[in-house]
Amino acid sequence: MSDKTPQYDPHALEREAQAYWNEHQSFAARDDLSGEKFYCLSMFPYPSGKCHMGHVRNYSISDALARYQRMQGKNVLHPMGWDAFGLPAENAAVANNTAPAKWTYSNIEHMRGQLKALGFSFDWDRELATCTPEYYRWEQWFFTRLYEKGLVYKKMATVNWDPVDQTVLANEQVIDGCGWRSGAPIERREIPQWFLRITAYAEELLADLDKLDGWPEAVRTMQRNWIGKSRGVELAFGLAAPIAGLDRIEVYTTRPDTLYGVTYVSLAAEHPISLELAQDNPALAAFIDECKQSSVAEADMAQAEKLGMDTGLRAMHPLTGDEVPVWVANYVLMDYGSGAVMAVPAHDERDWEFASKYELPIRTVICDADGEPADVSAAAFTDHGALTASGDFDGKGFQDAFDGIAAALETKNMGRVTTQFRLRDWGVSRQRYWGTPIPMLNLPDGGEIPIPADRLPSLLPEDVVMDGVASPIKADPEWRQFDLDGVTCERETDTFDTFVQSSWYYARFTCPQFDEGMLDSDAANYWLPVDQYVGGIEHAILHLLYARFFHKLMRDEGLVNSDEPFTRLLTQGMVLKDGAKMSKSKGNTVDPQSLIDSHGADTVRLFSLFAAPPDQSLEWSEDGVEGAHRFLKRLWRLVQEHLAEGTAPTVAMDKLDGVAKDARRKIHETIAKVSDDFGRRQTFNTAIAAVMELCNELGRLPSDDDQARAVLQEGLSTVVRLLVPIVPHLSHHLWQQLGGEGDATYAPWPVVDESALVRDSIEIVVQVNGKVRARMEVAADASKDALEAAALEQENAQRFMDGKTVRKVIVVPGKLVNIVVA
RNA sequence: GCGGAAGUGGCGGAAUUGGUAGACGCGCUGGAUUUAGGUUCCAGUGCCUUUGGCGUGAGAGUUCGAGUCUCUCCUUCCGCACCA
Repeated sequence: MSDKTPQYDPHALEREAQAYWNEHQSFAARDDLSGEKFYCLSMFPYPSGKCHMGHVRNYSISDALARYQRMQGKNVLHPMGWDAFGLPAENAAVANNTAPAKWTYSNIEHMRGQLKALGFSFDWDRELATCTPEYYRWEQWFFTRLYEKGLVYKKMATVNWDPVDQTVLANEQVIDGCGWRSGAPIERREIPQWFLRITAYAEELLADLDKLDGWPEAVRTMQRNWIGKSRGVELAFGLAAPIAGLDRIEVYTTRPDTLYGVTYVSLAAEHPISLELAQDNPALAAFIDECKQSSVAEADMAQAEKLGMDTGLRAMHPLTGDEVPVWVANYVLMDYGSGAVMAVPAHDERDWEFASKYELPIRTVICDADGEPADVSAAAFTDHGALTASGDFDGKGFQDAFDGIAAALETKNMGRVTTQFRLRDWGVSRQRYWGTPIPMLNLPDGGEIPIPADRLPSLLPEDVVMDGVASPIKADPEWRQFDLDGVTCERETDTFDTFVQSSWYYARFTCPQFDEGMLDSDAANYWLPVDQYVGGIEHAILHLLYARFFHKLMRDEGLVNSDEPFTRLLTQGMVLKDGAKMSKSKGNTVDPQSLIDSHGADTVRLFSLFAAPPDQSLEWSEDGVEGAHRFLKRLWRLVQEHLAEGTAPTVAMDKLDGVAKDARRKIHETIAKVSDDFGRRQTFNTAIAAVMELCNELGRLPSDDDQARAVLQEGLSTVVRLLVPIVPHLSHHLWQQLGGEGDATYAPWPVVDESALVRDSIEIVVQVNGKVRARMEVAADASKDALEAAALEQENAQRFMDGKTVRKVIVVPGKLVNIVVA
């Protein structure tokens, strides 16, 4: 190649392609709502300042899928927006002496530029930011609808209170139990907060997981465990006299079969009876206080020592009538079940540990596998088994005992079979400024009322000064005041959890400018559900569960007609460097911008998709980036050299033979492979490897042979189209150079020519006792008998058969012959 | 503790339905081109005691044949974490 041949210049070529796409509106989804659609969504970013490698990986994946589907002729929606509310904006505003809105919008500006520089095919006309009133007004409206339906309620809940700054802190502002600014030890405080009744949908959220066969099993399992459905029995221990207005202690158990093994009852520290008893029991009051202090970090709680105190109170066993002591114990949770448990030390590990420590009786009521009463001297026996020492229920197995005891309790009006969920209602109140104002009003008489629809949005002022302590809207008496038909009300000054915004943005993308309602149902029902959702595994539980919940809420409001929001989900793996997750705190980040500057966007995209399958972690490698860049240079040169030879003839099928025919077969094998990898398997790494293989073979074709040049033309045109989803800029450029028509974005996806795949002869492996001993070239249509005969004649095979008897010959047509000798 | 995913060359990874282990790329070795090379090209590259043997975390099993299926164990990562 002469020195005058221009070099691959990614920057010029990428600018040129991006200008073309911009001018031709190449990525706009069609508004006509007809034809086959494909809604491809990547999780929208928090505008933190600049794009990181996780973003690049996320959007390289969704862009590859979106671009592939466009080339299949589908109407593709691939939108992008900003999850723009949140605490970092407040912190940054304080640090930089600016306002959260200003900081956020400036970050959006910068990051939008970066995403465009990476050539992602987003439909920028549909861009939205959740911090704009055009977006959050509908969230406020929807919340007031849910309030009317009873799906929203207010109750006391615990927050982190900084006693020095006199403010509520978010969890991430509490460092080692102390406030991030003041350094003061954080207290727990109860304040009224708003909740969404997600538990009303627990059953459906659980059941519909079975329908989501396009989701990774790991995510479905995590959600199942999070929802945590269990079947058990609610039953009561009687009290001689009412305490705290209760004449019995309600407990929940999944093991009613062990009811006869109960030797005490445990109450949570916050249980009303515990609190009542503490009034005239200072020791108990002190113990309860201690429990409240210690239970801060949930992770340590499982390891924490079990502590308890006898209240002196006695309760009556619902079946035997025996008296059992009532204890307060630190391991009983107030917000699961009824905040009280029946303790069966013989058959529950926690109760065993507790009873052993406090020398409470341990009564065995379950038999081991040998039918003998289980030995519980060293540990609890928690397996199911036949009952013993259980009155009329002796000898019954788990299920019979469960049903029988539940029925006996029901007859006495002392219990019933119920279902419990681990899932709690979703607390959406945040005591922060930079969020959607909760659209509620506090009335002078103490009641509350939603802001009327025609007075929405409840606008968040953007021109504020942050002092780092009080929320500007909490500190602004004018803002708080709201005139409702002459009645002066007080606005709610809390804002929504940012998960509320991200729970429905996918739906709003179908009609981002619609100003007559939350959703334009025609658009929403055409585009939804999202065909492909791509994002981080860190959102496996909360975000994806909340979005599923919102979808069902919107369905029940008549806004959408589907049950689930995301048909197929791809959870991308983490980006690692030196074996650790890339993060600012570890100081091992790589700035995508510097890579775009040095190698171009296509190289960054290619490496991100080539180095690992999308759902696995990706180990960053500088050498790997060089390798990706090298491939693009080789491809570029291969095309330039081909073009320098002048116009290529068309392939004459009947004259095709030898290397040219082999190369053409390789072209069409690659089309089949890459199509399957993109559409079904979503393994871009293997698709890219296949294209590289093809390029290697095309590069070996002789340049002085007409048929070879014809096949090379076909091959390069194919390679360029197969790579549009991966490296769109280079593909755009080469597509035009090779004489392709129109925008490569919509170039038709290559079609497999089945006739090109036909082989005259194939290589068959000959094994002796499972070990490869020879290879033979045979006619592709050779019969089983012919294969066997040919295999037995192989010289090297015979060497290993020498002196032995052939017991069996296995023939797998197209693959191998295995001769079994002994 | 419970649940999930994974363990393959020096490295990232491939092997899709039980059928040739190590595709593709990186790195490395040798050679060529170049005034020069952090360029490009060519050849080689699992390991060993090389007519062959061994090899997919360890050990067993099923099979003509196992990276793939079954069982036991080990390790790593992720999620949940006293949920009665």
